[in-house]
Amino acid sequence: MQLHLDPSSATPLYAQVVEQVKALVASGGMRVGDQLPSVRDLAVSLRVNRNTAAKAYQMLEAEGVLATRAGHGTFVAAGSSRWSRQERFRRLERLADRLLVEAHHLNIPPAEIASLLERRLHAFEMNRPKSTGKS
Amino acid sequence: MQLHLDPSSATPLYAQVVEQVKALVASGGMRVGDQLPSVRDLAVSLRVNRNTAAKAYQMLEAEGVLATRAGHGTFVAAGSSRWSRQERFRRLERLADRLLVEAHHLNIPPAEIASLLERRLHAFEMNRPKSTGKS
Amino acid sequence: MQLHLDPSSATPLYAQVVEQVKALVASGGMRVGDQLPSVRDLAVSLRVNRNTAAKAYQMLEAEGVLATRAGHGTFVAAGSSRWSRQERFRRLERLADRLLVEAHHLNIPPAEIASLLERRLHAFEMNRPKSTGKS
Amino acid sequence: MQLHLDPSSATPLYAQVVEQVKALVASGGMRVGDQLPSVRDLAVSLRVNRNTAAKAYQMLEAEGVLATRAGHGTFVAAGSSRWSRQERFRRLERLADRLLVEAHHLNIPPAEIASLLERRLHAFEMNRPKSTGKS
DNA sequence: GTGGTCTAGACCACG
DNA sequence: GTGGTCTAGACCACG
Repeated sequence: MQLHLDPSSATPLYAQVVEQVKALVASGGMRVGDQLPSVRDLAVSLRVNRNTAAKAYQMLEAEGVLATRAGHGTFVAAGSSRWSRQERFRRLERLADRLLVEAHHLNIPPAEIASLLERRLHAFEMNRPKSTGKS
Repeated sequence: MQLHLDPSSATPLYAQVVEQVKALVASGGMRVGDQLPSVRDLAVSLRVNRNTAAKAYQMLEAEGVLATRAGHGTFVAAGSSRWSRQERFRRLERLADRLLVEAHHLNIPPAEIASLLERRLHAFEMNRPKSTGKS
Repeated sequence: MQLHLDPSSATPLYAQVVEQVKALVASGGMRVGDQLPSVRDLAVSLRVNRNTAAKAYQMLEAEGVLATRAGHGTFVAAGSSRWSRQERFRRLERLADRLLVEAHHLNIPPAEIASLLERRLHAFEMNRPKSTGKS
Repeated sequence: MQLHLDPSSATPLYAQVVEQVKALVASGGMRVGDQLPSVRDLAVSLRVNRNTAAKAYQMLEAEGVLATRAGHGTFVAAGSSRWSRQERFRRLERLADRLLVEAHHLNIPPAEIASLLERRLHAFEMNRPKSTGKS
C-alpha cells in the first residue's frame, strides 16, 4: 500500500491517510478482502506516530471502508454505505455544491468542470482491475 | 444575508462564514458591488465575536471575493482569480478527486454523478440574474 | 533569528515581522527547511502577544514563504509563487514605480539608481550560500 | 491634474493622492511652479471628503513637494530634498531592498528586475517635457 | 510542545 | 460608523 503524506499540508496526517485509503479502494488499487498493514507497520512505513495510524484506521472502520477481524488484522470491507439512498445523495450533493462554488471563484467555466471530471474519472478507471461482474 | 453557523462543527466558525459567503456569491444570491453587513452587525447577528467576523471578511478579501472600502464597508468584488492557471486547476482537481472517491464509497455510479452535477449547476444558474451585457 | 520591532512605526507589528522574515529568506539569512522559533518563543522574544506572532506566521504561510507542520513547528518553505505571471509582474512594477518616483524626489539620477540596486543585489547574494546543485 | 483613486485599495485615499502627485511631478506631468487645484476643487473632482484632500496636500507640503503661498494657492515646489546626501541614499536603499526582497519571493530573477526598471524609467521619461537645462 | 480558534475588551486610522 | 490591530487569557486538535 503506497501512500504519500504531505507533512506541511493543512490536512492532518491521519486525515490524509483516510483520504488516500478511500481513494485507493475507489480506484481499484485495493479490493474488497485485501489486507492492510498492521497499525504498527503502517506507522513505521509512513514515519508517523502509531496513534496517527491507529486513528486513521478507526475513522475508516467507522465509515465502513475497513473492517477489523479480531486477531487477524484489518481488511477492505465489502459493505458499502449503510446510509439511505436519500442520505447518500445528500452527501454527494454537498460535495458537488462545493465543487461548483469553487469552480466559479476559480473562474473555471462549467464546460471545463465537466471535462476535468471526465478526465479524472478516466484516470481512476485506468487503475481499476477488470470488474468481476459483481460491481 | 442569511447565514447559519453550526457551533458544533469541526469547521471553524470563520471558515463557515467564508464558505457560505462564497456560495452566495457563486449562486447569484449576492452580486458584484453588493454591500455586506458591517463586521459589527454580522458579529451580532451570528452571535460571534467581532474578531471572528472580521477574520472571515479578511479571508474573503485575501481570496479576492470581497473588497473593503476604507470607512465605507465591505462589498462583493469584481473578482477574477489571481492564481496561475495551473494552481487554479490543481485546486479544482483535488475537489474533483474527492467527489469521485466519495461517490464510489456512496455507491453512486458515474452517470449519476454527472446528472447530479448538472442538476446542481442548473439550480445555481436559476438564481443568477441574467447578464445585462454591461459587464 | 534576530528581528527588531519598532512599536511606534505606522506599520503593524505583525507586518514588520512578515517583512523582516521575507528579507531574511531572500538574503539567505534563512534557508529552505530551516525551522523558525515557535509562536510562543517568538512572542516572548519580541514582547508581543502570541496572537500577533501567530498572525505573522499565518501571513507568511499564506504567501508561501513558510510552511507549518502540524505539531512540529514552522519552517521556511520551498516556495515558488502561486500567483499568475501577470500578477507577479504587476506587483513588482508597482514597487519599481515607487522607487523611481522616490529617486526623483530625492534627486538621485537614474544612473545612480542602477548602481545602488546592483550594490544591494550583490550584498544579498554575498550572504546566500552557494547552490549545491541538489536543489 | 488627472488622478485615479482606487477606493477598494488598502492604501488610504489621501496616501494615493500623495503618491500620484509625487509621480506626476517626477514624470514631468507637473512642473515646478505649476498651480494645483484648491483643496475644495480637488475634493470635488475626486469625490472625496475635503479633509482627505487637505491631508494629502499637508503631507506633500511636509515632504517639500508642494508649497502653499498664502492667499495664492498651492504650487509645485522647487526645493528638492532637504536631507543630506547620506540620508537620501539611505531612504532609497530601503526601497531598493524591499524591491529585491519582493522580486526574490515573486521568483523574478535579477536580469528581469533590471529590464523592468529600465522599461518603467523609459515610460516615465516619455511623459517628461524636454529639460530646460535647469534640471 | 506545537499551532489554531475564539472571546472580551480596548484603542486607532480613515473619512 | 467603518474596518484593523493588539492584548490577555482560555480551550482544543495534532502528534
